[in-house]
Amino acid sequence: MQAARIPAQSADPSSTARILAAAEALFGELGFDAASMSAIATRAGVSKANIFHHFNSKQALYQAVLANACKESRTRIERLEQAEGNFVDRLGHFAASHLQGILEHANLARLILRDLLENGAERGKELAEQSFGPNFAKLVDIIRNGQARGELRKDVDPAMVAVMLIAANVYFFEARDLLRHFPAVDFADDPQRYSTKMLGLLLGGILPDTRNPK
Amino acid sequence: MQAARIPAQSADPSSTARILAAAEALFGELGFDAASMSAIATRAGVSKANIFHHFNSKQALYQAVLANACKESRTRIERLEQAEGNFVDRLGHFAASHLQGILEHANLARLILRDLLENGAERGKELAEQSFGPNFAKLVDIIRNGQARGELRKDVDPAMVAVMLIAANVYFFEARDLLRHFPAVDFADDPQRYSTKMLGLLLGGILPDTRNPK
DNA sequence: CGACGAATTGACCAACCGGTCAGTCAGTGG
DNA sequence: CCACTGACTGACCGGTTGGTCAATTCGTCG
Repeated sequence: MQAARIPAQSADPSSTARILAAAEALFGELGFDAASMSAIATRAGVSKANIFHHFNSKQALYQAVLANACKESRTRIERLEQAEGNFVDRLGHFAASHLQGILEHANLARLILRDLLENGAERGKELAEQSFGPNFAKLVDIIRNGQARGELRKDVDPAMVAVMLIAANVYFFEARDLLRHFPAVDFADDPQRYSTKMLGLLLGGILPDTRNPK
Repeated sequence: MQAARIPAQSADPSSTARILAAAEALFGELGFDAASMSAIATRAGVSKANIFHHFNSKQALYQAVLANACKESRTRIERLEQAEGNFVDRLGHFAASHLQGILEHANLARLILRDLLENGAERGKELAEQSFGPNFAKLVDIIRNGQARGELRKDVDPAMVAVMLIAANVYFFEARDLLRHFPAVDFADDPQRYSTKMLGLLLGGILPDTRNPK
């Protein structure tokens, strides 16, 4: 009822939106091949042919989903770039939010990880330029900034710090089901504890230190 | 010719071995769904039906490949557990070898990563118990040992150190095609430099230190 | 040699895949 | 009122999939 001239995006999402949502869910859960167009159509509540009316091919639908995912991811991270406080607080905030974002949008994360795994070289460039590049650069800037203000060592590579931070979060996400079965691990089900420990380790290192004797 | 009673594993590998090799390659490159039995058969130089003679189903073949991969991975890592020297050397040696192993057996690594991504909970337990569990425990032991000998801080969680080390290596492998396009990154094509920087960061942390002023 | 089981094969199958197509229907502008 | 358009659908297509099966070859033992 109350027809909308503009594609509509309020109460009952447009077909296109429903298709995209269903596709994101199924691509994320099952992967590109295992998610059939029929399954996506059923989940979206439309006919399979209708999907081909809105998207030229399965590949096109997939790329639309991917673009959408990247956009969401980017805006989500941009929202927290302007944090306050000293360097340690800002980095901690970033790490925690980043991990939370991954865990909350697990399907999206799986989608991107899988895509990176399968379409390595080609897609890597796209992803880097589209969304991850700027975000990574911002993180590096934060770290460089902290370095310039003397809040952290100057002999570490900011890019390396950024990579380790992201690596720790991504790995936590994808290896969680593994970590749960390691007796020595007590943080598999506690992202906050993980984030805290990870940041502490990254900040202080593991060698003995004169700052905190014992 | 010179027939071997035992399944044979020397000159011309047995059909079973060739099938396993072909399957490992294709599963690793394309994933489970995209690697068809016909393609595997062609690559192995046997008929498709022959594969079903040796393995009950595609799933069974896949699990055989996975088990094989885990076994190789385990023996490969076990070989380097008895290293010498002080803690820093041992840890550095482990990190470098671990990364090298992943990069050299990319198909295997992709296979396991993909599997973990798709069959999360169920497979996580299997993988943890079959091969990664013991390896992880050994790494944790190395670190605990270093702690006991006072070569490193006692207020860090050994499991966390182990996770970060592995996370850094795994992430380097899977995000390499991304990192290559980040201007701030100068180690995307240089695993050794990456390994060195990573270890340095992990050891010393990023906060300013009285040990190395400036 | 003959026999017997394992290895191997091509022909074949139902099911499903991505994609097409002719056509129905609702809304809109003239 | 009609003409036109875009959203939408069920039926259908050729091709591929994982899997089956009867039949043949091969190696070995008696």
